[in-house]
Parts: sequence; C-alpha cells; structure tokens
Amino acid sequence: MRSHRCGDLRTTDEGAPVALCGWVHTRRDHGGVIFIDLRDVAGLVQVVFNFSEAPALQGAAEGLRSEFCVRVEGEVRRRKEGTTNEALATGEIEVAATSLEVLSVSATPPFQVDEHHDVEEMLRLKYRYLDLRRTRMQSNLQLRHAIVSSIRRFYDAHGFTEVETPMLTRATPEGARDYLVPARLHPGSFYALPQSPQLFKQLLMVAGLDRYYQIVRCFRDEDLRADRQPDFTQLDVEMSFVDREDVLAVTEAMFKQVWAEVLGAELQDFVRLTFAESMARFGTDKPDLRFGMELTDLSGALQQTEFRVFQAGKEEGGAVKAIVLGSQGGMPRKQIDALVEEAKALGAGGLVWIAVADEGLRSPVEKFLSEDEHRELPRAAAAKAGDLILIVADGHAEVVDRVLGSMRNRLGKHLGLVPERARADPEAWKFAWIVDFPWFERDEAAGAWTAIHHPFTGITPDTVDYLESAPEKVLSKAYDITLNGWELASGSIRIHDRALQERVLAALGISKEEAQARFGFLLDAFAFGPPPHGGIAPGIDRIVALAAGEDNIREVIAFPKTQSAADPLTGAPAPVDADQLEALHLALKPPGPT
RNA sequence: GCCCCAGUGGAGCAGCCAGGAGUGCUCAUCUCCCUGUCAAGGAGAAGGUCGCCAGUUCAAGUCUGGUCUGGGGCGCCA
Repeated sequence: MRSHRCGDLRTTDEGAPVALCGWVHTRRDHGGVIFIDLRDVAGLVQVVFNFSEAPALQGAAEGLRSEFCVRVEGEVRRRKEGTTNEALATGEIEVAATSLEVLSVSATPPFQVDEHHDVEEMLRLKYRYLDLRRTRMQSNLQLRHAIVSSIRRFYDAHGFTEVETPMLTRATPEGARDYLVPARLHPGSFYALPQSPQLFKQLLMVAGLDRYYQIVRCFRDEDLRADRQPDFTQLDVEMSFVDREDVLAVTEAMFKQVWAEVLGAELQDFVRLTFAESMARFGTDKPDLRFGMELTDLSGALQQTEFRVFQAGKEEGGAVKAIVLGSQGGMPRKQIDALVEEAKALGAGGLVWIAVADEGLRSPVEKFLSEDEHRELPRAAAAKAGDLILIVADGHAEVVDRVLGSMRNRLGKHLGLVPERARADPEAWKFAWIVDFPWFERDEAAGAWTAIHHPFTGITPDTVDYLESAPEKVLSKAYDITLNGWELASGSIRIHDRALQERVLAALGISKEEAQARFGFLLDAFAFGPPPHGGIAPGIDRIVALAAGEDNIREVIAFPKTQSAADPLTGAPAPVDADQLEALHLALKPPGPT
C-alpha cells in the first residue's frame, strides 16, 4: 500500500516516486496550492498539491481536514532555496502529489493532535487513541519498547529463564489490599490478582530454575499517585546461590546496559548509601542526589536552647534539623509564608526560617535565640551570609525527616539546583543503592511490628539475635535502587531456612496456624532443600517515565487509569448484569454508611 | 479518611480578590479570498444553562455552604 514512511524521507530519495499513508496533521490552503503535513509513525512530511500541475486533485485536496487518513502518491522533490523547514527532519524535501485517496474521514477531533496544547487529562484518556497519535506519546511508547527489549536481551544473555506465573492466585492478607475475583466454581471463594509474583518466584528457586525473570503485571488496590497505578508492570527477578553482592552486580549491569543501549549514557558505578545515612542526610530513603542542600542536625548547637519549639527536638525520639537555601536570604515574605504552609501541610507544627546576613540573623524567632546560638546556628547548618535556613523541630524525628526531605526534593527543582542535562550525559542519572534497611517498623495504630519489606526478607547475621529481644535493631538483607528521587527497585536476599522463617513470622505476631494457612505452601516447600536465593523487582513504568523525562507514569502507559482508578475510555469499572452476579453467587449490598 | 489546586463556547486560558447584561484572548469549526506556506495569512460567521445543587443579594461566572469530576500530596502502598 505504501513505499515509504513519511518521516523517513530524505534528500537521498529525491526524484523517487513514492506512495505514502498517514494522517493529515495540518493543512495550509493557499488557493492554487495546498500544503499538508502528512503524519505517520515515523514523523511528518510536507505534501504539496499544486493545481497547475495536478488539477484533477483540487476537489479532493480542498476537502481534506485534520486527521483524515489518506494515501498519497507523488514524487520526492528537493525544496527550493529559502523554503526549507529546519524544524522538520524531512524539511529539505517535500512530496509533489500526483494522486490522493481518502482512506477514511475523521470527525473534527475533540482536541488538536499536536504538541502545543496541554489538554485536560480526562479528555486525553477518553480519546486516548487520539492522544497517542501525538509525537510525545508515540516516542514514549517506543522508548518503553526499547527499554523492555534491552532488558530481555540482558537477562537472556545471562542465563535467566522467563517464566509466567498465575494471574489468578491466592489473596495475601499481608501488604496491600488485593483485587479480588469471585470464583464461579467455588461459591464464596475468591482469587486475588497478584501484588507481585513473590512467592511463586521463590518456589521457582526451590524448583531449581536457578535464574528467573519475568516482565509481569502486578495489582495493588491502594490509592493512586503520580508514580502509582492499580495495575503496573514489574521486572521480576530471582536468583539462586547468590548473596547480596551478586544480585546488586547483575542488576547494576542490567541498568548500565539499558542506559547505554537506549539512552546512550555510560553510567558510572552506583552510589551506595545505608538507609540510616540516607535518612540523616536527605530525610528520605529515595534521595535526589543531583544536588546538595543536605539536611543538617542542629541538636548540638541547640543543647541549651530556651526556645520551646526547638526543645521539642531534644525529646526522646525527636529531632531538630535544617536545610539551607543558598543565596535565598532575600526571599520575599510571601514565598517564605508559602513554605511555612507547605511544611504544616506535610505534618510539621511549623517552620522556623532564619535569614543569614553579615550583620546577624533575621528571623521571627530571633529574639528567642541566645548569643551563642546566633553564632552557632549558621555554623551548624553550614550557612553563609545571604542564605536562608529552614528549620523543623518535632518530637518525632520521622516527621522532621519527611517534611525537610520532601521540601528539599521540591525546592531543589524549583530553585533550579537540578541542571538540565542531555539524556546521554551520565551526570543526569544519579542512581543509588540504599542498603541496610531496618527489618521491622512499628505500626503505632495496631501496636505491632510489621515488615518494612516483606516477611520473607533475610536478616543480617549480626542482628538476627535481636529478633525476639529488640526488633527495632534487626537489619534486613533488603536493598532499593533510587534514581533522581524515585524508588526504582526493591529487593532482598530471602530467608531459605524454615526455622528462621517461622521465628520471623512469630515476631510479626503471626501464629503457626495462621502462617500455615497463609503461606503454608511456601513453608512446606522449604522442607525440601531450598537453595539460598534472592532477587529484586524494578518498576518498569517508573524506569520508562524517568528515562522519558516524564514526571508521571501515566505518560508511559498506553491506557492508564485516573486517580480514582477509573478508565474514561472503556468506562471501567462498571456494573454487571444480575445474571453474572448470580453465576458468581454474589448479592450486592446497597452502598451506604457502614 | 484528610489537605491543597482546578472545572468558563469543541480545545487551552483570562475574567472571580473588589457582585452590575456571557465580556475578552489564542487555537479549532463553517463560508469566502489567496500559488510557497510550514502551529500559513486575510475577511466574515456560528458556537457557552460559566461542573452540579442550595443559599446570601434588587442583582452571582464572581460571595457562602454542600456535592461531583480531574490533578498533586498526607495516610495507605508487606
């Protein structure tokens, strides 16, 4: 039907007769001559209908409208001097049309298919097939394919076997809320869609697969964010006879290959941070390492403080920390007030700001500070004259970290501390391994210890003895990859010892009977010579979003859902017929207060 | 569950703080003109119960309350 793709034509094709198929991108009607930009998957090319050369085409060409699907025959011509278009890859040539066939007409599109307008996301999703015609979305999907393709090549070359695992599986009460599927053949019972293939991949290790990977959809029924969809794609990996360094090395090599092949960036070795160091320096376990502005601990300088707000930071478990905004001492009061509001919205009681000047400190709390503190505070915060210090104090250190960490990430970009860099520039990509996570975290509401990673995560040998006596001191064999402030991957060396696994479940407050009911199949499998094993699961959507420079994973998913987990295109979720409910042994309760 | 932002002809915005006739801008649509444009240009036209429901007021796009939808975040996400 066609001889070339529109966007591929170059001056080397000059004189060639071509047949092109594509969509009318724009139309410029000059009366005796009409130009259209014809668009296909490869790009745009200008087609000329010149009615003195091809008078037969006049009627059809005048009838062309945006997004008509057409076939054009013609000849590739070099454009005359002064009429070339540098903005187009095909801008040195054009196609002089000799025939025009309208393959299908288009209604007036609900929005313009171009890169120049930001359209309401709801509308984009409702007409996603039009939204996806845009260059940005086409290149995002192509980039996604290139990344996944490179990932598969890597694991294929390293002895991994891709194995599929069930989509209809068993609910796991731990962790996120499950999506449930009623079982027609088992009245009252439900399958769950997998939150991840975690248990299956461990079983594959027991089965002797040795090295497994899978690019797999996972499902979590939790509230959405810019980096979270109810169904999302993971690169799931598991390896036998490995320790942490083996998994880290293979995974890091994979990322290096993908970045080299797809983005042309030769990555340096990943930085490594312990969880404790990351929290102390950046207030988060997913730090953006593209700029400084690290958190500083002011508790030393404020030992003797009389100021009540700062005293909160000296309480057991509390903290008083600061970030310094370089040369922002003159920030307008209105903007500072906005920062204070932001801190409060993030859970801080307030935000103390201090502008450092040559002649001293300027701050609403200046009068509460002693002479020593006037001298020591800027020094402890590493601030110089002209800087603005932002201080948060709270009885809970995690509040201080969360607030300052979050403000740091936002302000870093807002203040232009993150330089624009080319994709191929290794400096654009600040990968880091975060290691030595605590195993447990305290669920204050339930008054219980819960797993930070998951219940099958290994424990470092030197902290395993704290399992029963001091769970807060237990460190896990878990590791994360972070990139530019995003968590990209999470994994661990697993427990392969049945006795230890049972001790861990006991520490989580899960009884033997309960454990047997929930994960008995895994514990049973561990009775049959399980190999030491471990793995990792990078998020494909996040990897692609970062690589594409998007700040939302919806931009790299063909058919994503809205924040309320709905799909405006298909109308999902939707009610079902009474017949269907009947077959599933389900009766609906009217919605209402419970 | 909570906080913040947004909703105005088909699309994107302004108008709202400080109430006075649906006012304006860019694009799209329709008609006409135009042979070198390229997000073409020129002339004209059509198109809106200002998300929805209440309230305040002589008068509401504008003020108040509620609600729905979309987006960002907190909680949640082993």
